[in-house]
Amino acid sequence: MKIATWNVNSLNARLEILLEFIEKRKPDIIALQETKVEDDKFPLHAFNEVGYKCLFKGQKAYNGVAIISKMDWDKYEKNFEDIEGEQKRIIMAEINGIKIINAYFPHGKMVDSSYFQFKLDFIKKLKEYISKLKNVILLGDFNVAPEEMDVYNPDILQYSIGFSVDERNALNELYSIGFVDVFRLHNKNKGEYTWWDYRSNSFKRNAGMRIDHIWAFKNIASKSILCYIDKEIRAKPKTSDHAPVVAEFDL
DNA sequence: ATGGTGGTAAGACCA
Repeated sequence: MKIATWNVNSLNARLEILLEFIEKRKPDIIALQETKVEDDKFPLHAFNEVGYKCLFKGQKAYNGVAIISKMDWDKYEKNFEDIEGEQKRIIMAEINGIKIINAYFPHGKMVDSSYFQFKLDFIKKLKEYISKLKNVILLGDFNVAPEEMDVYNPDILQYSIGFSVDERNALNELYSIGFVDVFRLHNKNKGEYTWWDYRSNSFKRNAGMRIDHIWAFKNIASKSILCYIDKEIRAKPKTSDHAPVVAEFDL
């Protein structure tokens, strides 16, 4: 089973590149974040035509998540209001006994803002929710880089959003309920990022952060074969500021 | 890099 995650930064703006990505990688499941499209405007046909079903939950202009899958789901869950509030950030599909949780964690803006506390609360509530579950793959844009090797300059970024101590501690508590970082399991190199700011020529300088993740519970991660970041997609013109992450499992 | 770029939607707001 091949599963991918990509923060598209607008599904409509990225539809063409996403379809190229699907053609190239042929993933069984794709988790999308920041679709920025309301449900009645979701481009369902584009995916149905190439053999995928869609589960989605969006809103105008901001947020929005979707699961695009070759296989049908046995169950799904869209109601995560206790964790996300009014923002459309979490969606779950249960496929072949595995709970695929696609999450777009809050950005947090600045470490001293009210948005930051919302981010910490979100991570804590998500942990409480998932800790009651079995057979989980959690993937998406977590908006946190876990380790020093996951950012281009840990000294500069240690007080910045996405790498501050409080965020990394919250993320580590979520991780500690039984997850394995599937990318890190298969790749120990530093300088491997999933997001580069559009500004300041960041991609060319590789001034990025690894904030998009595929995490699996240990029993599932033990069946993972490989995991990689598709930088070719980030290198394209008019692309997202995030690169897709792809993992393959022998399930 | 107290700048910079991009998406949405039509002037800010979010990232």
